[in-house]
This record gives sequence, C-alpha cells and structure tokens, in this order.
Amino acid sequence: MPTTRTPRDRWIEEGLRALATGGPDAVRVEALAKRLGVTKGGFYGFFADRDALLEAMLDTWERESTDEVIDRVEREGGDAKTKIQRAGVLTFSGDRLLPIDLAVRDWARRDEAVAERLRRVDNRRMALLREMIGTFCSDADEVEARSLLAFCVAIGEHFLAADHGDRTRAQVLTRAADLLLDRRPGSGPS
Amino acid sequence: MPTTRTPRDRWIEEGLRALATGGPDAVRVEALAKRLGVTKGGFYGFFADRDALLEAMLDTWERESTDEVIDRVEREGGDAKTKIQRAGVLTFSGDRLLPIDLAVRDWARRDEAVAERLRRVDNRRMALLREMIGTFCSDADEVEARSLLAFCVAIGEHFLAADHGDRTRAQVLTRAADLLLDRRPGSGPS
DNA sequence: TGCGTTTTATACGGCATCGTATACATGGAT
DNA sequence: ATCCATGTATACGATGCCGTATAAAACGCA
Repeated sequence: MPTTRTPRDRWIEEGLRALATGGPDAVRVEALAKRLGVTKGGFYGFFADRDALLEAMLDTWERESTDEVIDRVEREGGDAKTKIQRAGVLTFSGDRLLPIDLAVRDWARRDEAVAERLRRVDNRRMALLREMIGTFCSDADEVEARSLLAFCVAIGEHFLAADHGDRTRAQVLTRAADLLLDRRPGSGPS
Repeated sequence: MPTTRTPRDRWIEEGLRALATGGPDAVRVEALAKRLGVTKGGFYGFFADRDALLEAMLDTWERESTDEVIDRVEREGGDAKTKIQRAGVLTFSGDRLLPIDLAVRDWARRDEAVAERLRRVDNRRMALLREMIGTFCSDADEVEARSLLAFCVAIGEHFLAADHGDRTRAQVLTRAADLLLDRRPGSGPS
C-alpha cells in the first residue's frame, strides 16, 4: 500500500489540538488543512464530512483517556494510592489530555452524545477513586462524597481564576488533598 | 425621548442567552436579531460591532454576579453561614446566572481579558467563602483549602458526568458539604 | 520507465455572517 | 399636521467555510 502522506491520524491529531485550544467550533476543515500545510483536498477521502472527524476525535480521546491510561496503570502496579495518583498524573498533567478533557466537558453541556461519552469516561475514573479511598475510609457514603470532591477539584481547579494571597494554588491544592485523602478521626458514619 | 423599541438591554439579554447555551461563538448578530423578531438594522446603533456586544454582555454579567448578589445578601442579613448559602443560591441556582457562569469559565480559558474579569469575580466569591469557613476553622491554611474545595465542587459538579449508583448527585453533595463545612476533630494545623 | 492507486491542488456553488449604506417607518414634540 | 430622532428593513460587498468535482502530482511496484 502506498504511504499515506498526511494520514487520517494527523487530521484527528490536529483536530484535537484545535478542539483543545478553541472548542468544537474551532475544528474547521480548511483551518486544519492550513495548519497541516496542505489543502482540504485529501480530507474527504478519510472522512465523510466534518461530523465524521469530530466522531473520530472523540473515539481516540475516549480510548486514550480510559483504556490506555488504565492499561498503563495496571501494568506498572503499586498499591491503590499509587495507582490513583499515577492515573491522575497521566490524564491531568501534560499538555495533551488535560485541555482536550476540559474542552470536551464544556462541549458535553450542549451535546447529548458527547455527554454520554463523558459519562462513560467519568464513571471509570470514579471507580478508581472509590477503590483507593475505600482502602482507608469504611463508610460508603463518605467514600462517595470524598471521591466526588476529589474529582471535582481535579477538574474544577482549572475553571477557577481565584488567587490565594501569599499562597500558591499548588500549596492550597496540597492541603486540600490532605483533607480528602488522609484517614482522620471523624471519618465514620455520621 | 422616543420609546426604544428593542433596547440595548434586549440585545445584551439575548446575547447572554446565546452565550449560555452555545458559547461565545454562538453569539451572532443576525441570529440574535432573528430571535428578537427584528433584523440587525438597529444593532449597530447600539454597538460598534460584535465585540462591543460581547464586552457589554460581560459587563452586565460581572455586575449581576458580584454587586447585585452581594448587595442583596448584605441587605437581607443573617450570620456568615446563612449569607454564604444565600450567595450560592443566588448565583448557582436558577437557570439564568449558572449557565452563563459556566460558559464564561470555558471562554476564559482562551481569552485573557475574560480570564481577568473572571478573576475579579472569583476573588470576591472566595473572600465570602473564607469569611464563613473562618468562623469555625482556625487554621488559615485549612480555611483556604476548604474554601477552594467548596468552590471547586460548586463549579466542577456541573462539568462532571459520573453517576453514583443508588445515590443521587444531590445526596452525595450533601454529604460532601458536611465534610467541608462542619467543624470536626482534626481541623487544626497538621 | 510506465501503470495504477492514492493524495493533493484548484475551482466551483452554496450558505452564513459581518459591517455598511440607504431609504422607510414610527412615535413624540412643536 | 409637520418635523425630527430613533429604530427598522433591505440590499450590498466581503469573507470564511462546507462539500463536490476534476485534473495534476507523488508514490509503490512491475
């Protein structure tokens, strides 16, 4: 087979980059072509239309955000806390997955199909959180509450613009993590 | 003065509605005109261009989100906890301010001027949170951490799609609020 | 080298939108 | 009743984008 000069994956990649920085409305065929240094000539050989590209982008995002992260976490082993931290690092640091994740979250507010995908992804992440937090907290309701808090802060942190006086955001987050992730008196059922 | 048939405020109002449901890219002059039942004829008498409308929209959002909420909270009185709860209700329930708030947060990720406005708004909200949480928690670092957690969950909750098994989201949030907003052993400095 | 396949450039029609210009309508003031 | 200011409809050129069609170019292989 002849080498694909700008393969399907490069369109998806560039599309995800546009999504991350400008939202779904910024994913425009001709704009992507320009950034790839070509015209849109070859695009419609890979995708029926712009919507097909958006679908393909969401497919790869979903796979990379779940299976690939989970596979890698499981392969590298460690205890529950280590695993969850590694999962967090893999998906929420680095410049690739995080901005896409945030863009998808906003997108999901207006598109039910996107919301459904996000639900699948988030449920897998919540399962990991429950598992870890359950190792040191026995009350199931509190496990759920702490898991939600941890997830909300991991996401919401990037949507907040507040300052913290002398402290850095990282310092405050560290203290917040201590509150959520350390065993402490009063963790039993109310 | 002659009655303004579709006044400047109605353009702003309709613009904010479009922003709330479709993001800044959905704020289109001709689309707003159609929803208002007119053409764009009169628009450029009120606004120099589309960007001027966006600025005006942000102005009214900023004012409604801070001054009006805070004025009303102060006017109605009550203790710190009551005030903070009322502020939360005023800005994060109802169908008006919340969706605009979420849209602005995503917008701020790509527009520094919007981020600056959001920073002003968020800092005022954080000040309220610190004040309330400071009434029952003495360690300043922990006050800051709990404030950030509370704010993150208030916002992040709307960007999460996870389910909670038998529990409802509201139930889990109630438990989470207990964890953050009740005095408990172990609240001292670490 | 020459063939066939795959990718690309270019041109096209269509549509939506912006911002401008210009004439019309509407309502209050004289 | 008439005038004036304000809002409105309509038309226009320009731009950007989509999706299609068609011809040219690049590459693998015989």
